[in-house]
Amino acid sequence: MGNSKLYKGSLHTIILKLLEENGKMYGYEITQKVKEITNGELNITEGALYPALHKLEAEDLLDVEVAKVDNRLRKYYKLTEKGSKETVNKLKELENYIRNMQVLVNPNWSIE
Amino acid sequence: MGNSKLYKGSLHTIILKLLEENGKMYGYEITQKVKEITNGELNITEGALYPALHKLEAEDLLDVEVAKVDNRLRKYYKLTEKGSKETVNKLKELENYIRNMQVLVNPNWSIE
DNA sequence: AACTTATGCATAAGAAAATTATGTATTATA
DNA sequence: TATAATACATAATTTTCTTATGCATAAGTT
Repeated sequence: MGNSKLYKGSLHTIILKLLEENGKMYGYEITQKVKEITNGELNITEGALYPALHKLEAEDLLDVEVAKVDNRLRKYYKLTEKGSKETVNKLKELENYIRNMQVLVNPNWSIE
Repeated sequence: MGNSKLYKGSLHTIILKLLEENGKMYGYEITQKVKEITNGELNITEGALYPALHKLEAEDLLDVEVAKVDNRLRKYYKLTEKGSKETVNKLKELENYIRNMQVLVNPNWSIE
């Protein structure tokens, strides 16, 4: 499986967007979801994911709720109100970045 | 003007693509070109650019040619053959990344 | 004439955000 | 019964920037 490069800076946006879509998710679930959606091309490493979740929580963008399923720990994360707003910003930022890259590398594709 | 975020990892691709388009360029020229193309949104800092150029040169992706214009130094960079091939790879990688981001954040735009 | 901005290069210190390597623990599968 | 999958976590290291600093010449401004 080709492991596509994760451009640094986009992980927070991915997490926020997935939570916006799915209401609440736990860490491991996020890694699997990303793998599934990208057909195994993008693998979020745990060393990147968990510190990212902790940071988003510390910034009050996420709320946590601990659950125990099959005697195993799960930490469910969901967006706070502040997190919902920030998600919009991050998505705009990403779109803007991609537009800039489009005019810069001038490929045969464009976003529309 | 707002300095849009540069997602880490895309600078090499930008440099290679600009050189592919323009044949040869010098560092300062690259910073101005990027600023011009993105309407001032993306500013390549010197602290990022020059080390990047040196690294690409060390990897034999770029050739250098020193010139003196108006009693001032210029270092013109151009793609080596290896650099041309790598440019194709980097562009594919970028396009792939953007496609993955597209399915992940499922926005109201898509590339085509 | 003196000062500032633009042109042109460079590197060092620090920060951000990953990867890689470990570690713990439970459950499912071969 | 060993291995893979599930589920969390952190430390060390690497990559890739930003910010700060430095040198030097040319052009424009006060």
